[in-house]
Amino acid sequence: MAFHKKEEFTQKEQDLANFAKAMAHPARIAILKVLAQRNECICGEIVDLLPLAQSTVSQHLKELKNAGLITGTVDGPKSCYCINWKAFEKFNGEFNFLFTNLKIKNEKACC
Amino acid sequence: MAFHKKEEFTQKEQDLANFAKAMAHPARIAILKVLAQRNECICGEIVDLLPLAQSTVSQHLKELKNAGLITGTVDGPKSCYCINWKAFEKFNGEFNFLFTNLKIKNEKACC
DNA sequence: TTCTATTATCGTATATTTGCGATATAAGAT
DNA sequence: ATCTTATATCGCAAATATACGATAATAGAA
Repeated sequence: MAFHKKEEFTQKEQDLANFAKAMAHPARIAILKVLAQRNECICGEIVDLLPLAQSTVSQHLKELKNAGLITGTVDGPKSCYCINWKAFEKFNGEFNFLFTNLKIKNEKACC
Repeated sequence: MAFHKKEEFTQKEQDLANFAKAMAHPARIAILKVLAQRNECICGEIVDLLPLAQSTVSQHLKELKNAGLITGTVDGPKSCYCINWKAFEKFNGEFNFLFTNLKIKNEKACC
């Protein structure tokens, strides 16, 4: 009775929603920001930059990875994460297609 | 112990996360799409376009309104919603500033 | 091998989200 | 005033998300 009815929507709607969901937490925004502001993959360090426990940060990283916003390789006791620019490009395009492009023709008529 | 530690992050991070959160559901994406694809405010009708109960749609509309993504006026038994383009412009800019602009200089170096 | 350092996963408690039916509300029609 | 119609809110049940400590896993150092 309280199931998510997400299947009822189109794939594009679900994809965009999932992308947004991955960004729907300040910790994950902060992680993405750190990854974006450097010219290389971050191996560790991320935990130190956030006001969260190591396990929690690891969970957030996992979510970002599952959503495809970042890529990561684990190399024993070290891991390496970086932004998946392709995904950002894709979803930014999708986002603009759905909303921003329509802005021009809609700008005049609204309450 | 399971509190959201959202206060620990910057205001911009929280704002962007809240914007993303508002879009983090296919039903709300679908609502925004409908509002964007018309040249006028939608007064009703939205419920008929979604596979959800009226009360659920109303809740989603409320969330979108609280997040500032749409504006709405209630006029007795009728209501009128439309997209708040200013908010989209703002957050799209913020988003691009944080990520897309950095893409150019980052494109080469990553795992 | 054992120790160390780093990251991932498990288990758990709490908070939030999602969805619906039932009910309230508000304006116009009768 | 009562009925109708459209929307919002309430109350509840179930699912998900958030966070942490404890523990596992993994590779290199001693």
